[in-house]
Amino acid sequence: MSTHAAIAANASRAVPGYLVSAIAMTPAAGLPALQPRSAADPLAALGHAKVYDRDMTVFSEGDAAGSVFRVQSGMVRLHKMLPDGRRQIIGFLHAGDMMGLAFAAQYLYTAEAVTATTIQRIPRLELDVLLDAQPALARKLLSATTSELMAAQDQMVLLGRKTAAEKVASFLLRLCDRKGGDRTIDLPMGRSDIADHLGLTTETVSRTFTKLKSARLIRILVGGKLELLDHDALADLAGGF
Amino acid sequence: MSTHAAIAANASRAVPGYLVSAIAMTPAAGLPALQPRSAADPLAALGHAKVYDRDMTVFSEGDAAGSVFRVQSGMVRLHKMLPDGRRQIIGFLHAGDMMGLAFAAQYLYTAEAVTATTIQRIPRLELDVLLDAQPALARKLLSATTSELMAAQDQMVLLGRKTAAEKVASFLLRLCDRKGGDRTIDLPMGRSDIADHLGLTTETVSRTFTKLKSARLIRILVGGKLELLDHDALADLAGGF
DNA sequence: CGCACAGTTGACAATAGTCAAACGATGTGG
DNA sequence: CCACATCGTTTGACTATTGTCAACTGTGCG
Repeated sequence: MSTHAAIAANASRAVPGYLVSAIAMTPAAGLPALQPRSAADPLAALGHAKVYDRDMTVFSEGDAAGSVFRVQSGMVRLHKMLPDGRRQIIGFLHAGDMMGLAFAAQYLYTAEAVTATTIQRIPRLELDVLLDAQPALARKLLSATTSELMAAQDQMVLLGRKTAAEKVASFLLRLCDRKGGDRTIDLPMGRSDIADHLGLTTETVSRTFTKLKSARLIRILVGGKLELLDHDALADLAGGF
Repeated sequence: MSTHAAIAANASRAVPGYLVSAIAMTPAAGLPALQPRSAADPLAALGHAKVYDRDMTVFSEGDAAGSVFRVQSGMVRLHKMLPDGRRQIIGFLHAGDMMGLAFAAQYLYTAEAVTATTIQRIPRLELDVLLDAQPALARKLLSATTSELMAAQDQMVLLGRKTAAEKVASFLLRLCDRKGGDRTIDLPMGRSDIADHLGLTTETVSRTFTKLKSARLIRILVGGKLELLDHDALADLAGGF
């Protein structure tokens, strides 16, 4: 039983230390978490990568959890399902994001490829050894996961208290932030994925997009791309977060 | 800059190791997190306790975050607010739960006493020192925070995909689990707190309680207590989680 | 070129929200 | 000890946002 522990607890720095997340690193506002393939990527040598086609399952809720995963390219969605099939998408993962970090006996959600995706599978024991050797890496992971937690709380506000238009506007702005403020964002996921992430139906998402188009706040481009024409107006609409 | 790190990473145990939560430990299904005042409570000696009256603020979203807190008795609510005043309650904390663990520069939500509450305030530097000395404590904190993260994801499913009746039933069952399955649970918070936690209005919460009473699934007792008359039927209604 | 499927639009329904009034418990002052 | 004031809760009537069901459109792929 080799247990390596690392809690970054630092009261004086602006960028946090932290006890950190278990679940996964979700698109976090601003913070790019771990760079996909930074020159000095300590995780790069671990495990091995595999390509998943569109809609393939990486792991399912309840599977025995023996590995953690890192998205190298493409996009992944994480979801939970109610017994009758209603689905809630917990988050979308981009290149650099990790998942399956819960270290629970089973995975807590299902992970599927949204687009063709390359995913690095890292057996926990390997990560274990590396974390032991590199405390700095541990802090990076912790930091990224903290961001994910903040995102989870913002998502609770969104789901519990925002209108359809506010939800969609918030969602688009998050993707925009994630891209570093670029006005053009990728929307590789379908309307039903967006709906299940925002607690709406595909029809409502579609109607909301139409309204935003009519109001000249967004423009839909070919190839699943979208342009934010009026960032400020969208931010107004989103109403915080 | 003293940074002490501890990531419990253990692939072989059923009870998790984990990179863990930043935000706070919320009522976690089943797992009692840290016992309030266990005989060998390593945190007991840190910081000092203070009593907060009903509705007093412990800290506010955006305040500089210099301490972590632990609820010793009573109940605390954590919330975020939209600019126009709409409120989302992130969670309710019971004795033993910790909050403010984000280790971010600012607190990410506001904490208020639901009832008269005793809260232990622990300066981060003190916790830091203790964590350095007792890795096992770190693992406990991490474990508790993982539970909170799972709870956060269940809450997303609840907020995004459940009906009013399902939300209320799930909420009551959670409180029941939290009490170890006792049929009688405490509801010290008001209807508007419940509403803001479940993404409903006070009126809808009230009407739902009335329906559950009529259906003989619950009984409301004096002193903010409630009895679950038919746990199974409620679980059916809650529809998972 | 046409089939298949995702997305859009429309008509209608239903769940939950809003506004308002009444009720009930709690606590204070006469 | 009772009357009254207050606040939270409950109930009612009505509204509105979002969901449902269904048809249609457009796009991409074989």
